[in-house]
Amino acid sequence: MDRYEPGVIEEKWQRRWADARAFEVSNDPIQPKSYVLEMLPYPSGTLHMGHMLVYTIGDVVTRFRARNGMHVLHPQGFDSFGLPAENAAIREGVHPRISTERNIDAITRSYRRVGWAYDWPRLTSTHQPDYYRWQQWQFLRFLERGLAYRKAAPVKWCPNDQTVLANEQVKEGRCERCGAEVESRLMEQWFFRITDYAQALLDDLETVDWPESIKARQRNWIGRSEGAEIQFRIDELDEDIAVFTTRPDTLYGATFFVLAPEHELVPRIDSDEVREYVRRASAKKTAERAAATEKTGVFTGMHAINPVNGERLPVYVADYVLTDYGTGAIMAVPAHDQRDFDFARAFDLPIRQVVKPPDGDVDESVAYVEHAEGEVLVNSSDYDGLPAPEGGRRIVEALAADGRGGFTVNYRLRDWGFSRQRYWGCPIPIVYCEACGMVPVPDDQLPVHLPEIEDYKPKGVPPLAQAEDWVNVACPSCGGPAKREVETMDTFVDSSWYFLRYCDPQNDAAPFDSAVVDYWNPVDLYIGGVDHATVHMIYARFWIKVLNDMGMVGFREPFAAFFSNGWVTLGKSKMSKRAGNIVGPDDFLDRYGADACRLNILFLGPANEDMEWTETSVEAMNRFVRRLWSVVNEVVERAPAGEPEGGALARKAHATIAKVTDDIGRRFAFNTAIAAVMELVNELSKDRAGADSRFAAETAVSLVQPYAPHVAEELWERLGHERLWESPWPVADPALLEVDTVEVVVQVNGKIRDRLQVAPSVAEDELVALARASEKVQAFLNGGDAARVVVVPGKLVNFVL
RNA sequence: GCCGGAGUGGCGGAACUGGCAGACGCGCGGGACUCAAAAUCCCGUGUCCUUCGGGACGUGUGGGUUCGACCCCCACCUCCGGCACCA
Repeated sequence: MDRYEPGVIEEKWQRRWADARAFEVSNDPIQPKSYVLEMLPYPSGTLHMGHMLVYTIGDVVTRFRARNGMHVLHPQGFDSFGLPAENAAIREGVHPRISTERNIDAITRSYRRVGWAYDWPRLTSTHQPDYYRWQQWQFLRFLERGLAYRKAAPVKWCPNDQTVLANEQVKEGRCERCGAEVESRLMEQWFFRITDYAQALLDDLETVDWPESIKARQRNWIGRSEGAEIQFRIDELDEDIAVFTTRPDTLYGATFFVLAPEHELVPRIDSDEVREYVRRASAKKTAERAAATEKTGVFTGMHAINPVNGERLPVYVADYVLTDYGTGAIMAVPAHDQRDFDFARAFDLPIRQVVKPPDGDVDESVAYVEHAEGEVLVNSSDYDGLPAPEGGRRIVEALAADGRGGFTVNYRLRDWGFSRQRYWGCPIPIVYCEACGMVPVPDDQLPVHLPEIEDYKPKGVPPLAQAEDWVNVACPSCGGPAKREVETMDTFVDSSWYFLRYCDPQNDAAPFDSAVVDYWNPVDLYIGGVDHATVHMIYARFWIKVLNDMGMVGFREPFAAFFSNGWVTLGKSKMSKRAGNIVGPDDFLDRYGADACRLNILFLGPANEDMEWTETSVEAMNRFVRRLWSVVNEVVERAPAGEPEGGALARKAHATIAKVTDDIGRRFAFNTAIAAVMELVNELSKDRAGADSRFAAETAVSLVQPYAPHVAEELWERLGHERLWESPWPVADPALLEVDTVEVVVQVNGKIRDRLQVAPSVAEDELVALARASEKVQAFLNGGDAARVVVVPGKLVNFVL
């Protein structure tokens, strides 16, 4: 027998697959179809074990579904624009285009080496003009519908990356990418009107097959809360100011009124003290503001009229009120809100209780914020004595009748700010004309190419502004002097529709053909890390809903099912470039081959949970593959050909087929499927020349193919067959799943006392008689008999005394 | 604070619908092969007790339901993750 040499057989089979175009699929609408997709990578470094995991999961599912008769689309590409790629380029000191394309080449070579089954001709990178051209085209459609707009707003600014960030890119007040503390700046920016879709994004979560934890995150993120909007009059400004509250029942308890420092009416307050406070507040970092323990603020000298009772409430400006939640203004009810309570204490403002708890007692050192059964309103005029929820309802109804308020729903979700002051991104196809104002670039002038420039580094103003030849253009409308938009799009725009382009990547008349996209989509299984669960996956859902409203796609949700893979950890922290604890697969691919590495990453543990990387487990998988190799080769030499005889080994093989099919097909339990094949190989190794050995060997090879496709193809060929990748998945014979004897457990009072080998068909009374006859059981029955006998056929007999 | 998830041998984990706890693998112990080692193969491996037949205990803690609970219910502890001055 020849030695197992992974390098040789892997190269051989990768060439065969390429020559046979094994994983390239047509767009013919063949059913059943399956679109298997993993989140596309940033080409910002080399492969690591995290990639190894995600793409191997997708590959196993792809190969499994293909052999189960499905027309499977499994494409790949690169999220090659944006901060990750650009920052990598700056680190390497090369132009982003050079660095990106170099990385793409390197990563693609690694991919091929692992033997992942991709439809390579569909490979798409988002920095390619024929990709971003259609993104610009879609942006213009969003613009026409008012779903893309430009406005001045307080935005999150990363002082390190020198760009605006979306809310979704800020974690705990820090830039998601570089960790710098984020500042608030008032800037004119581009936004997508995702808030129009807040309710749809929430509702349609019911229609997708995603892990509950991921749905919960999105619900958290969207942050729906029901309440009321109420108008307070400020005579000094001659304005009605709206507040949002979830507690209209506490309206009679309002004793002051607060505006966020960024509230649009604050600049109209003529007060040096207020101006000074606003200046200091805006200088604070976002995280600093959130962490403040002491409440600060300043009295404006103005008063707001409480619409229910005409009380004049002093108006403060304080930074504990956030500009980007609700209306940026609040009615303050210190008795029933801890933050208002703290402020009232600090500024010596009155605290008036209006909700009485059921037991009547209140701890006056804190706000009473419960929602207990039996609470009633007090100090609330006509509403006194009403249960709090009902009182709140009536108060809002009364306000609505006066046109001073009404029920409303508020969302935490903000519009998606998508313009970036960076070079490496999709140009926004807009021109500013001195005469015509903002003018969209006409479709037939797309794409607006990203120009090559020398100095692309971030410096606070968009680098494109310096590309004068590019910036200065003739207005598409009047032909007069005009300037291009110099900001670029967030990379999350690129990743909001890439999976549609994969379906029709060569299309040069449209972003995609709707019929083709509607055939393949929605994605049947989307695989990726939980870190994109609230950002990318909300944006993509929004994008698809808009395209659906435009009639461009026939579905409302992009990802019908989602598998959230765990993180590969080393020393218990996530393996990542940032943590500096990356173990690359290349070394292991050299030492053990692709098959052992692929098996290993899925055998480490359940793929949807974090898994600690260990080197010894790759060695174990290497042992397993070599064992499979030697056992099967010996079977080829020694075992007789012909029909299996249906003995114990054949039965084991059929049981393994059933187990592996269920584990991969239904449970995504990739680790236990491998364990089942190991069991089969262990059995086979004890009987390498029997009548059933050849069948067992073929079964083991066939079942391990999604994980270890190269060695499986090679052994399959040696067993006298060909093209395992397109051979039908084995089917378990129900007759052979029946076993000839089963072990029945005999319990006395629930404790196991004996085990019997019986035919599965044995009658219940006969089984009980057999069990009762057992000496061991007799010893525990103490001469008496059971008060009750529980029988589970084929499983157990329990004598209850 | 609100929301989601998880606690099982020395370790990673298995037990899918309430019915044999610890599959499979790692590690460890013993043995075979070898001058020796590596590799490979075989046997053993939850804890405690044992007259070696077996027995008792055992899935974070305390209760409950059930003939029977890792699994269901109640309360709690610990850990991980998301959101959070969100009105």
